[in-house]
Amino acid sequence: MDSGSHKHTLLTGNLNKRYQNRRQLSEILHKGRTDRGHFAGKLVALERDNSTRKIVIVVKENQGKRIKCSLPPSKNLYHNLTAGITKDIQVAMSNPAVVVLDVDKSVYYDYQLEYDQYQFILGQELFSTIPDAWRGSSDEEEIPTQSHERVTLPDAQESQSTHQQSKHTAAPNAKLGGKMPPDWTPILNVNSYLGNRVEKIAGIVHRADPIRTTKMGDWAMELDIVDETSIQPLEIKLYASEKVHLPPEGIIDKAIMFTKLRILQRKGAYNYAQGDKNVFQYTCYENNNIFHDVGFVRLDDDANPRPERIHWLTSMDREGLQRLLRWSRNELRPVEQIPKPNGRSSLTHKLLKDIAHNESITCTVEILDIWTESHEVDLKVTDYTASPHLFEPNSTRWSHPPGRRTMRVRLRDDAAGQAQNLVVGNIYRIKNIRIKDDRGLFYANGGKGPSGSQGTLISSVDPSDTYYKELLARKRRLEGGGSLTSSPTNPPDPLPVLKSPTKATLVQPTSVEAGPPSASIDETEQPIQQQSASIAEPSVTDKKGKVSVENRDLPVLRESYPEFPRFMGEVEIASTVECANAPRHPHLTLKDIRYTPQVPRMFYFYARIVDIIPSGVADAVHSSCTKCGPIDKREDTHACPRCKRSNTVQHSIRFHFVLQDSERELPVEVFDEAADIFFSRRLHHLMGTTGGSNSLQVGGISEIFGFVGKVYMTLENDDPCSGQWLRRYALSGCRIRGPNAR
DNA sequence: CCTAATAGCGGGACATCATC
DNA sequence: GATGATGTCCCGCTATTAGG
Repeated sequence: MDSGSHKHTLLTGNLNKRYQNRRQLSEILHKGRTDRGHFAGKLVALERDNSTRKIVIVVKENQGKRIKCSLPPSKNLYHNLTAGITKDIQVAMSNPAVVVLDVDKSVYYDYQLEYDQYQFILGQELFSTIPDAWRGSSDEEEIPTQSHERVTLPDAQESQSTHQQSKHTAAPNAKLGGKMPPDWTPILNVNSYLGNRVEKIAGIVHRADPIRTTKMGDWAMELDIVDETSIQPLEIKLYASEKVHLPPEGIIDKAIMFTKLRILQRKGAYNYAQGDKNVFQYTCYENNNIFHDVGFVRLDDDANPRPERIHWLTSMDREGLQRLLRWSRNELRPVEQIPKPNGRSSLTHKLLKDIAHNESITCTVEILDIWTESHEVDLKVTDYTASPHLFEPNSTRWSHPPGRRTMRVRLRDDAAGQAQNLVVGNIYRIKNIRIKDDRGLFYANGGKGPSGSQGTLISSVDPSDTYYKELLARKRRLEGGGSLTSSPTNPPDPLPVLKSPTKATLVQPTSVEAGPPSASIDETEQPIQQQSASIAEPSVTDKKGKVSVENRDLPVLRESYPEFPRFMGEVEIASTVECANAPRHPHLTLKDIRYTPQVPRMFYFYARIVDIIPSGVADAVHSSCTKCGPIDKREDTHACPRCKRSNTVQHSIRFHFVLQDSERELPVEVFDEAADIFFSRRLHHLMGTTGGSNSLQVGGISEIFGFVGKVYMTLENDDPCSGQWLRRYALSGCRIRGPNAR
């Protein structure tokens, strides 16, 4: 017994080296492709899939769940595995596909691990197709007497391609296209560079610590990157004499490439890379869909500490970075439709602040957290009303409103099944849950209900729904109170005293299909009296109800963007963009937009601006002479430098917003009227005629704007044979008001 | 990256209740 | 009483934090 548990510990330590955390199988699979981890269990059965000839192992997790993992066909492997039935097994996996749990097979996950997604230890043997270099040198030290016999699994690449699982199977490398640039060092191979510098190494930022000072008075930053060759992140330590030489904070999930990092080994443990002061350079691709050259490098050159546009980034590098971003882009999980409400409920609709013990209610709530297991789902929900009977969460893992505004809802049976499709941050109506009291705190149960009666039913809520609107209004007020004060980097930002919105320009229907119908700007002045009467909470004083109409129906914004001004470098946001109402177009989330199959398509959405590219706004101005074509865009003149004619030069603006809503970021190309209007009152300022500043102040970062946009396809390169069709997101229908007069 | 300590809570276990 | 639904408790796992 003793030796058994000893062995177990050692094995755990071994897998821990690669997968960091041992976790619940259900959790790994639920979180899906961004996650990895390993779990322990027993090999309970071995099967063979007659059609694909794959081997299927059935593992029973220690917690009782079972999973089927199919492996590449191999006689020897099958033979080896039969001896392992009933033995302890540890399965480690990376990037598993999200498994949509089937309620009826609640303890049984039928899952295919592809060849590069797993390792497992059975008995004393490590089964893996992952190259030996993967194994840290620490293995031997850590487990000197336990060196596992290594069994190399046959390569299953062909089965991967023949057995297309489309969206449901994670096949990390299958659809990337292209190759890693030959002069990049795969993270997998850094071991061979110990003590030396690697010319180029790139990855997706997995962790980025805040910039700190060193004892020597320099600046330092730590980050982790991953690439396709290694799910074990490479730690990178960067040192610089100037803070601006370091990458900006907040670059998690961006693609980054470094030059001249030194590969070092920490005492007996693992390797890391170091960017020495005045040596390394980097370039960062910040946005998934922008295939323009937006990288930049900060040179450690005291004479020129400003970020410089890169000039040495090759097209190969650029492709590689784009490819990394594509690789990191996750979850194509189809969002299953939540049924629309059908029929009316006899149950009273209640706000959480009004609930009472033992009653059955219907409520409209935002989902804060979903924990799901095979047969039960725990939701944390809020409608932004407070009650002393609700608990006040202190979890940092999921965001929640302050105070006692959160209720736990435990769903079972069919209701648990419905809950599998809920999305955190969205608002749903939950019909027929029973309020219970657990030591003074209320929670809710949902499920079938007593036989004969109707069970719990979850439905989506239309944004026009009154409860929906009121919930958002409450949320808005809560956030308004909190977030305004918590913006240390961004002083009050004297928001333009919006005198009568004057003649805020409406965008005329642009070339992209119908523009927004004439939205009445007057709405913005409309008092919000009626709502506040019914929903105001005493504790949340809403400073004068400064909620304007365009912000009323906002989708939930779960994450703040604290680093924005620094992140931007040159551009600060200061004027308000406001959107024409667009009732004829669907109101979508950015996620919906990204995966909408119809292209082109018009839509509207709410988001905040988190980045503008290029960040030097002058770079967004394109000038051309009406007689002789494009001219250097930095020309500050109305006379053409080439043909010398005067008043022939025209300027246009084209730039990208990076917009963010509760679900994701979306880069959007802005041009034509929308761009002109956005910058109209700033144009000559931009052009340097009023003081020579190239920077622009636009928008308020805490603002959420409405946008009308269009998705369309464009050919990246002129040759229709080799060119690539890309999705682009154009904006129209914006209008601005009140650029910050100064 | 590591280890260690610890708080929080996931979720299993099973008691109790409701219904037939 | 049998069965299934619901209610409650609390163990142990895990995430988090701190320090190296």
